[in-house]
Amino acid sequence: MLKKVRVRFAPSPTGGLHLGGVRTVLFNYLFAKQHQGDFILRIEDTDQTRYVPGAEEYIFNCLQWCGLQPDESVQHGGAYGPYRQSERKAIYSQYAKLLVTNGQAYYAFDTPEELEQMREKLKAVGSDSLQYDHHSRLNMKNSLTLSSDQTQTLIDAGTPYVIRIKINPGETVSFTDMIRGVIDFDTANVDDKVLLKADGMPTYHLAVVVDDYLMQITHAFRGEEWLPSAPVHILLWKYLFGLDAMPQWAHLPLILKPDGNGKLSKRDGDRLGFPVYAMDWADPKTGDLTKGFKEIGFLPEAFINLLAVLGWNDGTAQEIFSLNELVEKFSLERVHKAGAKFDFEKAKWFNHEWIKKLPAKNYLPQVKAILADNGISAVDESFLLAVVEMVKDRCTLLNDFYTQTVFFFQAPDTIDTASIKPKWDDNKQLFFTELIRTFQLTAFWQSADLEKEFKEIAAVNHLKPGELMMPFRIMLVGGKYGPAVFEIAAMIGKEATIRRIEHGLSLLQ
RNA sequence: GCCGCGUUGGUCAAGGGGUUAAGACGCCUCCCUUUCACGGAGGAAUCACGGGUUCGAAUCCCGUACGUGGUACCA
Repeated sequence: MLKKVRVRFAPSPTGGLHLGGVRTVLFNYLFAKQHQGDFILRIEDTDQTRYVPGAEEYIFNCLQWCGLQPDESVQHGGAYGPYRQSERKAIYSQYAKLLVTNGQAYYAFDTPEELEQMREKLKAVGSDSLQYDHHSRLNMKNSLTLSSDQTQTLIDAGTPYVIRIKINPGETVSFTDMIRGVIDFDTANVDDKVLLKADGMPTYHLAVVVDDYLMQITHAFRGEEWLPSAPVHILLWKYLFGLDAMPQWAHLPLILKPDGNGKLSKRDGDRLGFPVYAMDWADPKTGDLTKGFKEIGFLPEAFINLLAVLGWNDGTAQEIFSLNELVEKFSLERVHKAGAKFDFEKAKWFNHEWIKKLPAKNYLPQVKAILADNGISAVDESFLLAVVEMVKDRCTLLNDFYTQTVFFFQAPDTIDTASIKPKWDDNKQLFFTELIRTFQLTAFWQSADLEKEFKEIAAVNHLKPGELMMPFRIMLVGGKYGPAVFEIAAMIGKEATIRRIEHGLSLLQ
């Protein structure tokens, strides 16, 4: 019988949740759901020095916004907890000690200064490798160079130590990556990574392997930056649990900065003017606020969609996918090997598409909140709904709804008279005064009727309606934008329409 | 430096021995609309380079270049 699929996302709570992180979550989630499996969220907080309060809660909020909820986590519970590595400290040291006992790892007492000296020395002699490895470890202070008595004495004296994996040269470690195929590493090039730190915490290397085993992970997806350390993990699996129990690996391509080269970072977003984090992140230490996709006006549907097709496609021309469609169509085989540059323009296009596609009621609360932030209280929900539905084709970001709908709620503060004045004359002035009189008597305040009346008066005055519509629009809206004029007039009502014409006229005299 | 991974228009990308080398974003032109959008029709723009293999290479092989990741008691 096939094992139940179990995947995991394992962030460290050190700050905002990056685009790439969300995409890793997404691919994990899609794979799990497609196979009726479980998606686990594990908090990798083994680095005490980088711990940031609030970051963990923030990660959960982001996932909630994205609609990618874990099945097991510190918040959701589960049978494989605790799901926070700092709470599993005791487990890791057992395995580290076991490796030492089996001769697959060893104690090392070198101080940071000594390690630095080692690298300097290696650099000085022009060595290819500056690593702590099968070669350099012979000159260092560890249980391989020290006698067992000396080692024990140091430990008993409370000398700080780490446990390092002992990698022997002359072996080829290979594994099959679900995206990249077979990958080989020569152990001669692999260094003796620290497994257990001096503070008793495991490093990532030990922790992933132990936890993936204990949590019964079947498929492990992570960013490509982990590929070089894969041989360490494979060897650990081999030593500790056997290769048969090892999950299948998939190393996801990186998301690169749009210009220049390199991994996309928060700084690139700041520099180029777009978000990199899923949601606003306020650094508790500096107080700096970094904008998120949510707050800048993205729909979660669009955010998920654009992330999914960054490095993956279904082989057809389809680009717009709902989460359900993604669950159905996603396949790791179609994930790209190469990194993809992030294009914010395209990202916005996805949002625009989703705003058009979704019924206005789906994001009405968000729009309402945006209006409220700008001092507009849209009390009449059905009115708001109609207005939003009317203008959504011209909104790329949710925030655009403010400029596209303000004029439905209040008369424009300033109107673009400069665009009217050059062609303004007495005939037009007359036309609008007449229009006011007619409108005052209009019984059925509907766009078609208004348009008819408007054109009739124009005809009587020997004026082209086209020349009059722009001034009319500017009086109602304030500028040259917005939906059809008569629709707007119909929407805001007779009184407001007349008042805005009167006001416009007064400014043009 | 060493090790790993990668390379189809500006960007995301389909295609994987014979194609006019899809499609999308962006850009440009036109139509629709006497606004801005939406929608529609077009356009410019691509197989990193060099060698092979082959009747035929974007596609297979080998080099090179370039990019990228790692080379931490960070993940």
